[in-house]
Amino acid sequence: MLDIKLIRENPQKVKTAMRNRNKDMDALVDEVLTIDVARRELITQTESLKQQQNTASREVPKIKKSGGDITEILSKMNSIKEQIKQNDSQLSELESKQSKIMYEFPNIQNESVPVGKDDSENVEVRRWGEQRNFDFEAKPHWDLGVALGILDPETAAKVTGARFHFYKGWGAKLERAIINFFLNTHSENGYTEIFPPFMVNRASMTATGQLPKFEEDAFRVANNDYFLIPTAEVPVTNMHRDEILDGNVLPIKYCAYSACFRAEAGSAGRDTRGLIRQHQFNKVELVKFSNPENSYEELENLTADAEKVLQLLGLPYRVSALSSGDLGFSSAKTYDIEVWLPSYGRYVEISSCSNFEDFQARRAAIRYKMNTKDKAQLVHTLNGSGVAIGRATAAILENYQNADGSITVPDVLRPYLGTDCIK
RNA sequence: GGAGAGGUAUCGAAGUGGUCAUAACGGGGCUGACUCGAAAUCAGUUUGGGAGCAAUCCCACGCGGGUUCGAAUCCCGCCCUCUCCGCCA
Repeated sequence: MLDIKLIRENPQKVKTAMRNRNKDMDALVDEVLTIDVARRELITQTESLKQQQNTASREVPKIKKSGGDITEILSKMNSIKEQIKQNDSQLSELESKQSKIMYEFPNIQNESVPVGKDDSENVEVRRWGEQRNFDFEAKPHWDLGVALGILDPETAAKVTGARFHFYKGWGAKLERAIINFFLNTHSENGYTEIFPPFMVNRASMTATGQLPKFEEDAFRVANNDYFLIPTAEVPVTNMHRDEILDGNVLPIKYCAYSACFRAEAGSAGRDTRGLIRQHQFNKVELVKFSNPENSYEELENLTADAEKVLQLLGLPYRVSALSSGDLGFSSAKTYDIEVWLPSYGRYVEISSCSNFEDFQARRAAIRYKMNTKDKAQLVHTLNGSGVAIGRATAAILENYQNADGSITVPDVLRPYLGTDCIK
């Protein structure tokens, strides 16, 4: 959520930032300002009525004690009471109108974000590793996986539906090995390991920005108002919802494995084969809570931490700064890490590292103070995949395949997997 | 799922219709005094949000409603915690 004060003081900045995201929200900005003025006027008026009421009701016992007559004061209070009731209901109407609009605004992008209409204007910032030249016809991971008997989408379609997979044998072991390798690497790097709930309540989904706007993207549990998490970002960021943190312990760094669940509404027909786009996939997520002053430095570190696991796996990748038009709803700045996928003949997103600044923290009321006497300030929240497991599995199968269809196991995974080749 | 108990500040806890929201009492934290220093002791200080240029005021006792001139306190709904029973990996 944006700061209403920012909109009051600099509506033009907000309008421009929205236009940079290809969204003309001028009318909404103006509307929210009109509501805000009316709202504050009503607050002032109502509060002075309440003051009258409080003063008068304190008089009642005194008058009673001295044997006076309270009927006059009572009848006067009745009309004030009525007025307060009216004002309060008007006020809550204005408040819900205002917050409804406030939930519509995406975050303002950081000034370092390239302005652009969509992903075609993302800016590549670096590349790592060599794309392999195959001296045989390289296969996509879905063919490799099925031929090796380690991936089975057909049985998953029977048992559940489209966009699910069974991993079997070495496939299941490989997925688990990658999870362990990522968690261990990040733990050694100072991230506290978290194993979160895979369902969260509505308040949590709202705090991190998935709701109310994107409810159709989430799976909701039918007999509860719980949602399957689309990423561990949601439960992990919400660990500190409604808390005031000790500023001296910042930055707080967490890494978390979770299964992730996405409805993938609107992506019918895209990436229908293989592990790239599933309703359920595994991911290790990195989450940070930072001082505002350091958050951009922390974003660079977080991105580097995510890159590190790809380097250790020897997977070629590139890092791009997302342009304003491609930026996620809550993000102020995002680096995408894309891994080389021979079957696609291009780099494919495997991690998205973002600084949300205080956008999530404001919704979630995550604050900090350095000293008990300070005023609490909003933290900055950051997160990034470190990295997506299913896509890493796909990239390993494709980049490490041999002419006979077997897969050479990357060195760092051998101790986890107990073999150097999957055949 | 059933029965019972409970949810008050940083923690424990009192308060069952009237200046009790800085909200008794106790602990913790911070500041100061004493001390070479520390402990002990003593004194002071310690919630968050909102409106307003300000003085100041308003709101919040799990959450949401209601009754009342006035609600932490009474009523209704929901959430959570604990104990026992049932079920269960």
